[in-house]
Amino acid sequence: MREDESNWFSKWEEELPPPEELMPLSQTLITPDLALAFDIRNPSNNSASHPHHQQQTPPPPPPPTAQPPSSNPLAHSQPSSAEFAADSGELGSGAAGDEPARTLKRPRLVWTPQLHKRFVDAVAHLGIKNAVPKTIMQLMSVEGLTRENVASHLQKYRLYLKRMQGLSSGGGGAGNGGGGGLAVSSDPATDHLFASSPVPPHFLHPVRPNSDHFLPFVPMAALQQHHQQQQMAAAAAAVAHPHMQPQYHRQMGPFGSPPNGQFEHPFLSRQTQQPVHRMGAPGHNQVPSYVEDLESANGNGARRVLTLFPTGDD
DNA sequence: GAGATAATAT
DNA sequence: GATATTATCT
Repeated sequence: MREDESNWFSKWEEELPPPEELMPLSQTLITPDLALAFDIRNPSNNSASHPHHQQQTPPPPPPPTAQPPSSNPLAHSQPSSAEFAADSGELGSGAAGDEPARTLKRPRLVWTPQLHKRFVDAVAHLGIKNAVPKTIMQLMSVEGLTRENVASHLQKYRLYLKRMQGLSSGGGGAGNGGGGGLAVSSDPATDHLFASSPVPPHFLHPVRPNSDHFLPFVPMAALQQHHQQQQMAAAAAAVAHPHMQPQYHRQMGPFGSPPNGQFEHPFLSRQTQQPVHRMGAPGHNQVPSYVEDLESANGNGARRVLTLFPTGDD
């Protein structure tokens, strides 16, 4: 019985993505403040083109405390880059100028296989029992990730699990047979994302009321220190998702910042606790490999989407 | 279909 | 009141 768990646990450890793969997420979400600081906003469509209910809060006075005027590393690179030039010129209209960056809606979070994996890992460690949005979120330690993000994803994920349960129990044969692990189950066409990460066994069958021995609190950061060779995970993901290329190096964010432009978001630092930022190597520029992909151009409803990973589509 | 958001329940 | 879960919308 317990062997099952130690089994998948080992696997779990092995599959832990290296820091490199995890980093991107931390910078992924740009807070309104940050966006404002950089003068970033929607390229093509602005509030103007949306007669909808875009939740435009007009009068939110920007807090005077928003600006850490100290030596902000990123302050040096103002939106003067060529790329930005066009940018700023374009969105000159609209209300971006004084629009409440405070109330800007975050772009949709894109659950990449890596991110989802982290999610599954967290859930696995917490156990279905304790796997609630908040806890999961904390365990994931992904800055910018909100409880709602997790909740929403969790909802879908549970649905997915349910589906699988039904399939394995009702189908009888069920190739995958609760063994879980390998994603040889339902067609990836239906649940691409979910299929990308193995589902711990006990996820499917009813958690037996054993003496709950859930791990107190294992900051993944701690575990990560030991492993850093599971690139395979990424590879596997890539296989499942040929669309995206696992090139985690690509340091040119939306800010067109130079390689040495370290990003430090005082704004983002707000999560519960950040024991020790992985990526130890002090003095090493932690240029995150992320890319912000603004999806727009559709006169209809251009919605901004943040891609956590380089799409390599240039 | 994915993710966010509103509504409702605990 | 905060968080979780469910339902609905985009």
